[in-house]
Amino acid sequence: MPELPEVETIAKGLHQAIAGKRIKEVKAIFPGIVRQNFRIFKKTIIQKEIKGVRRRGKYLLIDLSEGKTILTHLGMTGGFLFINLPNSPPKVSVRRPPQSRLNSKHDHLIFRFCESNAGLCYNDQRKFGKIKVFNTTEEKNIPELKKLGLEALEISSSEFIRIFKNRKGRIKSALLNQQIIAGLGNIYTDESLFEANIHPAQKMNLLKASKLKDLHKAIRKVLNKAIKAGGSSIENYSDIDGRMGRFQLHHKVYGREGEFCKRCGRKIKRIKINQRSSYFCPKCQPLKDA
DNA sequence: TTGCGTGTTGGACA
DNA sequence: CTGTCCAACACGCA
Repeated sequence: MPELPEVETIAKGLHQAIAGKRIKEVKAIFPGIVRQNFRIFKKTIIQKEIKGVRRRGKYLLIDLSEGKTILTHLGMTGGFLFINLPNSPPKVSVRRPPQSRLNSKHDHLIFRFCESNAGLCYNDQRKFGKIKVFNTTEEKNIPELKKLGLEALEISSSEFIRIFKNRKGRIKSALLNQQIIAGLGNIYTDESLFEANIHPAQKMNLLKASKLKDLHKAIRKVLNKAIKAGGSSIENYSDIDGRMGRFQLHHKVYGREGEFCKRCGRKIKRIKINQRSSYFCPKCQPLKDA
């Protein structure tokens, strides 16, 4: 679920909702989501003020006062909900936003802020998400961040071409590799490859620079449109107010196996690449082999 | 009932 | 550097 556009939507929503607020309390229903000693985590962030919320690749970064930053990855099904908490601290009953698609049974962490009854709930059905806090000055050394490639929306056309030409493997594998370029996942690689008329299994060394340029442009176009639409809601993604994204309504190939290509009318096909379903139009995205 | 597939990353291995 | 397979987990579906 959460690829760059979804994480970007959440980051903006969080920034809006909690910047300037101070963390009063953290409650763990399932502390395993925090990938370090929970008591230390709690002690480190409590009483700190939220300075801002950023995104790096598919990671969320919540900057706190006194030089601390919370790193969050949402995995497949993680999400935040901005909520109202009743005044009695011990009993945390979560009043969910009306449109929320996240089952309360998978609430794992509850943050309470000093201001009003504001709270934040971390929900994650599959528990693949992770959260930890680190010293902001060490950001360059955090293993998760250190490995990331250039931001998908910041890389220039020439850098993009330089990085992808002369590689051997299949284009989709490389696009999914966060160490090469950060932010794309299964949905947006398929949508971008369709937009650029490139077969997902295309070997990169057979792609001309002009084609890579098309792909770079396609990625920007798809991601920017998806951000404008608030991301894609397939199963249980929603923003911090429980609202669904709308970009799934504009998917041209993802999840459309057997349906007709919106451009040429042929049936969309599905193949496996790196154990991941890959959707494409066989007519619009021909495979070139040597 | 059983098995399979699902938006993620990371590690082991050839 | 590549690609492949598997693991973490919970759920819906055939």
